[in-house]
Amino acid sequence: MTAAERKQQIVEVTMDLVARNGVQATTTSRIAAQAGISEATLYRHFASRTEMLLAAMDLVYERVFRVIRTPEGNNSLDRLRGIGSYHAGIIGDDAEGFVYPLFEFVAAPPEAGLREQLAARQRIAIDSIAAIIEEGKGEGLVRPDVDSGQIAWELVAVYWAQDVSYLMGLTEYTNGARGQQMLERILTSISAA
Amino acid sequence: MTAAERKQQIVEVTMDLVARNGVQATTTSRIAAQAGISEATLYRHFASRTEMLLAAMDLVYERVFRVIRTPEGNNSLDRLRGIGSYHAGIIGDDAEGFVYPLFEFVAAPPEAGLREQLAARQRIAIDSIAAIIEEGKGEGLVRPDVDSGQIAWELVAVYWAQDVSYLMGLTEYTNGARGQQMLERILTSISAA
Amino acid sequence: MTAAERKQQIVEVTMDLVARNGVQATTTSRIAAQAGISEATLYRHFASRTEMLLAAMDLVYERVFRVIRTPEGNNSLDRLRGIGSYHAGIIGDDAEGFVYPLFEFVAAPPEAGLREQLAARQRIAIDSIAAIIEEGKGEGLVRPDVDSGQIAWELVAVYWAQDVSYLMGLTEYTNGARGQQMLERILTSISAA
Amino acid sequence: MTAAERKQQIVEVTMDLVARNGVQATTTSRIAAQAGISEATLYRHFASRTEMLLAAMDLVYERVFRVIRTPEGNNSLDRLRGIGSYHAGIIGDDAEGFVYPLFEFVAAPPEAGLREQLAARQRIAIDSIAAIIEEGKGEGLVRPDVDSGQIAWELVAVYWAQDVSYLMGLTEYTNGARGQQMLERILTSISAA
DNA sequence: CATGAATGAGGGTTCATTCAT
DNA sequence: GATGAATGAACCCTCATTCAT
Repeated sequence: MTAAERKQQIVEVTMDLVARNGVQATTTSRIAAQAGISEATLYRHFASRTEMLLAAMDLVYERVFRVIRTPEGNNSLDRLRGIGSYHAGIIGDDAEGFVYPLFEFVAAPPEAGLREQLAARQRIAIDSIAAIIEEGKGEGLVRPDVDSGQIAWELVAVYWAQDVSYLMGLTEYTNGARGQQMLERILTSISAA
Repeated sequence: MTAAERKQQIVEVTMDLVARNGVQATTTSRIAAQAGISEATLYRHFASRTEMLLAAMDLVYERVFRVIRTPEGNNSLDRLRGIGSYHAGIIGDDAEGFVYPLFEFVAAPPEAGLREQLAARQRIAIDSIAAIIEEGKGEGLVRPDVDSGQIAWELVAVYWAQDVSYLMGLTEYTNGARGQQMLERILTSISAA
Repeated sequence: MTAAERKQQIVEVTMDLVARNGVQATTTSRIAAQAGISEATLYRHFASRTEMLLAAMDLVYERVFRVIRTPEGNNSLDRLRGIGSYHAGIIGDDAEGFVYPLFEFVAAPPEAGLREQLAARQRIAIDSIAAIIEEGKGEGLVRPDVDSGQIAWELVAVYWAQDVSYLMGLTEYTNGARGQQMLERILTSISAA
Repeated sequence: MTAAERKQQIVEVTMDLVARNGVQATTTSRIAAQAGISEATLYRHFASRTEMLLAAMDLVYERVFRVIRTPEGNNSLDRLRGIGSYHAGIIGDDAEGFVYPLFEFVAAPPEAGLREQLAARQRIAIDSIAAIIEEGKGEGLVRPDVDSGQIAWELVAVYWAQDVSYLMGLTEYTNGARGQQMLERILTSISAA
């Protein structure tokens, strides 16, 4: 196995373990065991456990950004609706979902560096959504006085609420309709005319 | 100090440490030190560290529910605002905050059996808020066609968004203004006339 | 065994291991094994391995200071001669000697804190000897213009030369006569009249 | 690069690292990095890290003897002074210093068998210096009754004292002036007329 | 001639827990 | 009711070394 492959494998194993057991329980010995290699080998590919966790976090956010970037639509508001339904659709998906590992990172003890990096990535995600809202202003669909950063955060709040409901097993709130309704209320309130 | 008093003291110390540093960092040695007793004594009152943590969690949730159930205000909408600002106020509070333990429960591995307990409590919390909204209908402040369950979940979504932002270290979203704005948008949309 | 006894035992074991194997090889696992306890127990008595090593260093310097303080004599110059012959007499002594552990500390890699503490202790030793020379000035036996710090260091150089010769196995230089001769040359050069 | 060249390069890199950081910190990974080759390549040229260290030590001692045997000066006393100042000058020198390895040898555990080799070399060094003193007698600069072996040992004691002071971190004794003064006292005491 | 990929053994340290007193 | 003394297991990480290519 080449270095690149091995590195990729370690990252995947790490994300998997974080999703299943949380950050704290994702120890170097467990990562090594799951990857079928020695602990020492981990350190030939990563400088520290934290770096493995950060790489796993990157993998999680790759999925997050795919959800934000993938939906297409006639205009920016349609794309925001598309993000909402795409997100709702993959919440429990093993291949594309990210809720478990993402919230394990959120709930992780404030270890050195991890939280800052998490915040940095999430800020980019919120900014991406804010950019779509700004596009909406250009299209004349969103009122010009709208605070796009505020609205982006509110939209993210909707996704999070669905995620948290899913994690808690509050199934009646996870079917998408609730989230869609909340989303529409926000979009209505920012619509022009 | 009687056994009951000592036990109570340990629980309070544990809750305090969890709120301040998270579950992981709440070690038996720290609990003992903070309580001014030996580690061995902890085990005369609790069978394990986990039991100390669970007792602390119960105390935490008692507080959460007290906040929801003992709202103040001239009317139901004021009380909802009161819950919102109280929540925002204690998010990062050492003495009263409960975000850490709440989300460590949220992210707890599924097999731990904690999820069910958490979901049950959270349903009660949402229902309590829905009841306040129903009261609002009686007072003529909330439109009768409003789905109070939906709105209750949306309000909780605001709290969660603040919590998650806090845990992620997104400090610019934790100051309360953002949450207040989101809350007001929801309350406006359900207000009668 | 009480805490104090155990601590004392750990220090002795540590000094012994340093003398026999050097600082680097004096690992926590070896200290624990030699003391017949677990590694964890070491840390109930010392905060770190460095503290164990420092305590062992203290034990070494207790012996050094005993050599400096013990000799009696009619005057200060006599006492300096006494120190020289006392030191020569115990160089290879198991119970009173300190050459092996002392030079293991000298040769140790510049670990955090160790070197500074070693320097501090040795400075005190040199100063103690300088004080005796100053007494000699008071007695009118030593010329007033003599730099007592310089001479103290030169006297220590004699002891070190004997120590190093001993460690190297240069037995023809360890018998005391060489050192005594070197000592006398220095004392002569500082004598009044 | 031929095998011989590569080997030579590794030895030089090793010596350099030892002089700068001590034996312990001279790890195979550092040697490889400094030489710009892989760790595996080290083992194509040396059977073990110990062999690399021994080869580096040989290089170090070659230098030491060159310093003693190739003195400059108008006469023997000048040459002795030259040796002293040269020694003082390179004590903490990264490129030429040899104090670390020398004293790690001095403090090596008796059973390692290194002591004998070291003692043999050191005797040669002392004898070389004694020979210079004998020359001084021939030149009429040194009193004929002087015990040249004794004086040689005393001169070496000066070097050792500087070395030990350096290793201990007694910086106030390492600047050369102290050693020079001690050296002059000895030379004065043996000077003819 | 060189190295990429790997590792077993060990480093110092912290943890929750036990038990005789 | 309390604790002093102890520990096995695990933590993250580094080391010198190997071997197929």
